Amino acid sequence: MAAISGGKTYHHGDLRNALICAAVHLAADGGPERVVLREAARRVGVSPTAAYRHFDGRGELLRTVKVHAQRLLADSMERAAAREPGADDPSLAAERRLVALCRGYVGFAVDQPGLYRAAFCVARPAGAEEPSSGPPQAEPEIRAFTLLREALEGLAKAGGPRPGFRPAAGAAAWSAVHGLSLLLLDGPLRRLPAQRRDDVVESTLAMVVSGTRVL
Amino acid sequence: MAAISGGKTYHHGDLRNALICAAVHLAADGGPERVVLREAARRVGVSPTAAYRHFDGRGELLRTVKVHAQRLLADSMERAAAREPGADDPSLAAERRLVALCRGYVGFAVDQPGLYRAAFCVARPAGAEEPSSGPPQAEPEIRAFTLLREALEGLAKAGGPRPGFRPAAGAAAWSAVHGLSLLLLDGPLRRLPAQRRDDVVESTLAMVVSGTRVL
DNA sequence: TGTACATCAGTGAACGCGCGTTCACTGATGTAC
DNA sequence: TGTACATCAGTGAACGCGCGTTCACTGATGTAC
Repeated sequence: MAAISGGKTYHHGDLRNALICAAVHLAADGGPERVVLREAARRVGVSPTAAYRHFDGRGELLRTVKVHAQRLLADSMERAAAREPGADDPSLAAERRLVALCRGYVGFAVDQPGLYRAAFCVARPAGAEEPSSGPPQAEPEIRAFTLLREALEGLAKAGGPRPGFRPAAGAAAWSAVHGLSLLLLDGPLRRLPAQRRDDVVESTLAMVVSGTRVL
Repeated sequence: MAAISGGKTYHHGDLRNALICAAVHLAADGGPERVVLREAARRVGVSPTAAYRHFDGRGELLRTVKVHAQRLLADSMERAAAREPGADDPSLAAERRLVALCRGYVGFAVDQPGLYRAAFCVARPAGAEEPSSGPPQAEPEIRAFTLLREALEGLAKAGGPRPGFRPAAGAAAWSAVHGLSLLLLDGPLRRLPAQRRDDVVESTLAMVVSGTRVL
């Protein structure tokens, strides 16, 4: 059995996770570009070289952080949806769920800008301009998007006379919350006072909901 | 009079613009982080030090590129709108203009991903976590946004029974096109085949237009 | 019209930085016998 | 139960890189007289 952490052992016992944890913290305050292998090792109190026992290099560490951040984003959405009271009308309930998920999405982005950016960073393989190497390999499923899409499907089902669900509708809703998040976070709406920020969020959510009626 | 370029002079004659031009090209293929002062100087054929005669440093060069990129984005939108045929119904004309502007927006982002990212990069002043230094200083006006907002105002005016224009509506529309652009460009929709990409664009534009009816 | 000179716009070498990564190594661990 | 040994998981020094920036400098320019 590997030594369980606690005492100061030569063999750390859980170095991989410790490095991930440190790297996630780095991303949290500074975004993906702050994820620096040497710094993560420093924080764990280990030589930079040690990291190479557990990761292929900086790239793999960053990809791991990215996956982690995506998970946290989806968790935030689900928590927001769980707080939302149901409704008798299934259509209303579905709509409320969609809005709650979106709120959870934007809320995470605003509360954890660094992690949000990490969740969507593109881990460019060091200068590779990727000349379409190999098949276009499907993007690994992102749970945040799945949640939005399922909520829209639920809404379409509950909506009676509405036209059937179209897959691209999910991407449209996603675009809205993603763009909103980035404008608020990093972009030109960064310095908006709280009141106006809420207005913008409300308007965007209203737009998304209205979109479900035509998509 | 300063020497006009042409001959290989010791004094370049227009170094500032030459550096900007080189930096814009760098941004175009590689985004804002590729804007490297030394590389821009190298491309112009001048020593890195020379750049300091014309810029405060890398930060100022990057900010200049950013402004330039924003201008190109707005130009793309205006060109797209100019191509759009008018309509007798002012409401329909306004709606068409809005959609055309959005198409120009997304089109620029997809055609010029590096410049698009540069247009929205946040030129962090080297590790400064900006502890709210000084007044919250208004963001300089971004013409792309102004165009969207004016189009929405025009739509509200032409719309007869619609409620008055709300400023946040502009930000909502902006969010949609911005998010769409980034998902297509850099994000998880990066590898979408052309047909599905068009679907997503259409859905998003439909959502934006439907949003104008409730905002 | 000619010349001295202040100013402007470059040069080239160097600094320090922090990064990712590799190398040869060694101390700790746990297992086969 | 004890011991030899293979393997595992670290260390520390070093490499090369490219960056932004500073320094003391010099060649070119244009203007006052």
